[in-house]
Amino acid sequence: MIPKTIIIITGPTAVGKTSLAIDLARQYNTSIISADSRQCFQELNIGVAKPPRVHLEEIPHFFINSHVITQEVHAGTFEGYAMDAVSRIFSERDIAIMAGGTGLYIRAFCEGLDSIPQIPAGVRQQIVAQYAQSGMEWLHQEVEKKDPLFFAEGEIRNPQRLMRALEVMIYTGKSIREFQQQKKITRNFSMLKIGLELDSDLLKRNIQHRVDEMIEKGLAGEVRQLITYRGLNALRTVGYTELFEHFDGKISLNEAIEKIKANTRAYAKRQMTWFKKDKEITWFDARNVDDVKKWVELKLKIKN
RNA sequence: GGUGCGGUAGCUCAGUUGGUAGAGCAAAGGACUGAAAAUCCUUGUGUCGGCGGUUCGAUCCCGCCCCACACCA
Repeated sequence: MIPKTIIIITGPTAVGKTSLAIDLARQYNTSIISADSRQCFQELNIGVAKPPRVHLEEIPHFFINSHVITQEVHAGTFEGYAMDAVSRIFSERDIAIMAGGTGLYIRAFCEGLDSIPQIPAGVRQQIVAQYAQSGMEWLHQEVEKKDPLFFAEGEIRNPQRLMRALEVMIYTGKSIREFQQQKKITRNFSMLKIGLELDSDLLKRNIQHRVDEMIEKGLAGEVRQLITYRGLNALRTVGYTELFEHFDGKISLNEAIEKIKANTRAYAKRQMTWFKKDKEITWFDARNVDDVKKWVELKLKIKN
C-alpha cells in the first residue's frame, strides 16, 4: 500500500507557489489546501493574490473562500480545517498538496498546536479595550501581577503576546507557559516540504509587478468597498491598510502603492526568516520548477 | 536682475547659544504556538552644497559662488 503523502510548497510571497501547486495537482490528479491566512476570506480577492478563477474551478481548493471576514480565523482554526481536508483528500487519493506562505499555519498543520482552551471573544475584547485606553504600562503591570511566569521569559514588549498571555490567564487561571509544551504531534501520513526561493532582486521585481498588476485590476475599488470593516483582523493586511490611509487623505495613491511594495518586501523577508529555520524544507530556485517536479517524482517512487 | 527661504544618512526632516550630529521611513539581520500579510527586537560616519575668512576649533558666525523653491521686477 502506498503511504499517504502531502507535498507542501512554501516560500515568500510572489515566488510562484500557486502555479507550481497547480501544476503538481494536475500531474497527480489531486486537490490543494491553501496555507494562507488571508486567501480564506471571500471578500478579499485582488489584494491577496488568489489563484485565478479558472484554476479554482479546475482543481478543488481548500481554505480558499472558505470563510468570511467577520469570522475569527487563527492558527487553531487552520489546523482543524486542514486536518479535516487532508483526511478527505486521502480517502480518495494518495497524494495531497498544500501551498502557502503562512509559516505558523504550516507548522500547526505539520506538528500540531498545544491544546489551549478556546477563550471566549469577550475576554479578549475587554483586554484590547483596556489596553487601548490605558496603554503599555497597564498591560505590563497586569501581566507581571497575574502571570509572572510569562512576564519573566515572554516577549514583554510585544503587546499581542502580552494580551494573549493575559486572556489565557484570566480565563483558565493558568499561565500560557504551562500550556505551551511544544510537543510535536506525529501525523499518520508523510510530508515533503519544498521551499521556493528567489534572488532578492528578482523577488523585489516580482513584488513590484504584482502590486502594479493589483492596482490595474482595481485593488483600490475593492479596498474602498471594505472600508467599514477596516477594524477586523482580516483587513489588517498589506495592500489594504495602506489604501485605507489613502482614503483617509493621509497619503496619495502613489505613496500608498509605494508603501504596499515596501511592506510586501518586509513581509517576504519575515517569511524567509521563519522558513529558513525549518530544516525539513528542501529548497529550490523558483526559476527551475522542473527540478522540483523531478525531485518530487523521485521521492514518491522511493516511498513506494 | 532683486528679495526671501532652503541645501544635513537612500528619502522626509530635526539639531548643534561654535567642541565634527539624530529621529521617522527605507535597508540589513533576528524573534515569534490561537491577531502571523499580524506583532515585536537589534543595527545610523554622513566631504552637515562648494571655496575662502574669523577662531585653539566651524556643519553652526562672515564673504563669495553653485543649486532648488517662492515672491517682486
